[in-house]
Amino acid sequence: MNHMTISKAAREAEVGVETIRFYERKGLIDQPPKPRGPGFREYPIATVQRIVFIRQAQEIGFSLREIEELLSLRADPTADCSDMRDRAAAKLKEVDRKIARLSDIRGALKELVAACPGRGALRTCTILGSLTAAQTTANRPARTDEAR
Amino acid sequence: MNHMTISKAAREAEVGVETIRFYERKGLIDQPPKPRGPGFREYPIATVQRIVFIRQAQEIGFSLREIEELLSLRADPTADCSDMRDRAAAKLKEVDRKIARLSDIRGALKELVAACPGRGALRTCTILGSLTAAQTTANRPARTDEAR
DNA sequence: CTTGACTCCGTATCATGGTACGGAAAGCAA
DNA sequence: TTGCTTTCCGTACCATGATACGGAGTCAAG
Repeated sequence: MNHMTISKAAREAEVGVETIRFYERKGLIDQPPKPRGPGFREYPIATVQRIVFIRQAQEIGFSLREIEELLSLRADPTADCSDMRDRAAAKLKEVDRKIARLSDIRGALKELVAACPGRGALRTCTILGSLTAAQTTANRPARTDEAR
Repeated sequence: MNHMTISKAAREAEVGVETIRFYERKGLIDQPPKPRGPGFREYPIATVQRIVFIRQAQEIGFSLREIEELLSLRADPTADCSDMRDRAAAKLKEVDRKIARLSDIRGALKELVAACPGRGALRTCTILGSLTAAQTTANRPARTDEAR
């Protein structure tokens, strides 16, 4: 069963039918051809995977335009791929920045949880407090200890 | 100089003046009071830092509503903070999911770049190819090559 | 004391990413 | 074949997150 109707594909990808059509209009996914004979369009699993990718990429802050760029990156061994390499490298940098931001927030959340149970009354008590404290300790050399 | 006009604050935070006002209306940042005497509202650096945080959190896929939740998490040592802990833990899980997704995409981008220069003609040539290959090899034990 | 830049505030408009709606045609089941 | 569901397609509408606009007031320089 690697072909399905649009509603089955939508269920698989956990989106609405309308969302699939919207992505088709946007050119993010291919609209399968109408069958020559009778019947409805048949959606391959590859399309479902593509939709899932789109949703996951959205969750981490890529716009549909950026996602299209990501999806259009392809290593064609017969072509000069320096252009693709550059674009991929740029995306990679962006991804690394996102990971860095997430790691910062992750640290701040952990500190927040740790600061909670009475212990550590002197510690920062908000995310922003934790983040800016981390920044200033990063810029100034000393003060490594941090009440624990 | 830890107070500034709105346009200075906007420059510092690298947003438009209108964006600051928009965040004020939304309640994401406090609008500083009008001075009793003459003059304009004065924005503290803390507000600038808050705005910068908002923008960074947006880049990694948090909505303004979610950002407000993040910013409102505070470890109050005098209160029962089990509620805050729960919310922080939920956010932490979400952050970890985001990091995992980004790591996947990061790996796929790296593979794409590596597949480029003629070498590795047998390797996957798109992000989606790389990701789904990674998935299937994770689920199924063998089959690293992929007939093509 | 005028000129130019900025503030303040309300309202309008915009782009993005969907979601809903309505009607015709196709499929499927009793 | 009657009736229900789904497809298909176009258009309309919606929420979010800004961005622009208009007009009155403020400020600082020359």
